[in-house]
Amino acid sequence: MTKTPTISTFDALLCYNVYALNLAFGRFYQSAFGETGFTYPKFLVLKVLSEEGALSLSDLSARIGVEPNTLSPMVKKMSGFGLIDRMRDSQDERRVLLTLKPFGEAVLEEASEVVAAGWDELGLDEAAVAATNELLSNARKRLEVTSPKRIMKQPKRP
Amino acid sequence: MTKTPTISTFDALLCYNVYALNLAFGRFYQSAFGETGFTYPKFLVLKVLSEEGALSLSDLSARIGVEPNTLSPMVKKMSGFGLIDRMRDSQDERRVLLTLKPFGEAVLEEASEVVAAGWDELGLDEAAVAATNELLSNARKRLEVTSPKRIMKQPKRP
DNA sequence: TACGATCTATTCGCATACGATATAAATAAA
DNA sequence: TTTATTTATATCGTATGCGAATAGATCGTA
Repeated sequence: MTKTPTISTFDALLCYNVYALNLAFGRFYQSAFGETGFTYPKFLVLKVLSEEGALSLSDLSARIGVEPNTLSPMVKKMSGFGLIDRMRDSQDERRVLLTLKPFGEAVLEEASEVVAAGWDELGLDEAAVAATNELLSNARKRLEVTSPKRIMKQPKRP
Repeated sequence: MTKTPTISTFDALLCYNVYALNLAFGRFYQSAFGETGFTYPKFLVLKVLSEEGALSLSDLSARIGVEPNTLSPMVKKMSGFGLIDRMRDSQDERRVLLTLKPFGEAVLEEASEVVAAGWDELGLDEAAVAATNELLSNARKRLEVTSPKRIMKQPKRP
């Protein structure tokens, strides 16, 4: 009873486990993508464009759950790399339409196999993963419509 | 049967749900910490130092699951802010020992309440969260001792 | 039609995060 | 003891991320 308070210990926090696992995934993928310099966020962009077809920047942003100002420079770079097309919507000149190019499809194909192989190596229980995905997805939905009621005040410096 | 392949759809990926929820948590906390400019990673540093006592940079790094080169500039800034002490270990001059200061304790206290309040607002099922924490923590352990067997090759540009 | 409100994308400044590299200290080997 | 190797931090360059501010296009309404 000297240490470890019963509740809310470091490792008992969902946000911590999510945070730490996300970093671990990131390192794993960075290593798996190797020399290519390809990254997990870019993989997501290609994948969602493949699943949904052409999307505007903000639609892509909403679909992935990342702010548009984060994706804006990224898709520009990916476009310069020949992975996607990036052109103004003639119907609405404010919008930028993003389309997967053949090279992007090829990269997505290759990256998908690497991701799948890594997943198999992990060897997690399928049902447990499904339940976890459910909870994580649910938590995100709630989090996105929740604004914190309790806001932090800066303690006075001693 | 036109779309959505049965397996490995976007949202069925554990890594995606972890990725997206982590970002959502980050935005939530950034908002909850408000004007203070305090952040979730800094919160983790204070919390682990509070739970474990003085730690070297690399021990802190291992405990949180973040590389030392990431923490190094961060703890320096936190030290300058009066949250923690940072001094060379006289036993081993290579090591830097990090200690929580009273101001850091006060900030941790206040931040913890904000985090707890946000958690309550979420209202997730306790048992399901426990199971999820279990799986996430387990997945991280495996990921950290796994190096990818399948490495990505760059497809030729068309 | 005009003109303010709204929407979309971009840019800016800042905070993480990583791998690669450098440097200094401690340890092992010679 | 000198030298080689390992270990602990720190620094550098690059890639995400965010909120805030900006600019241009569209929409609503007078």
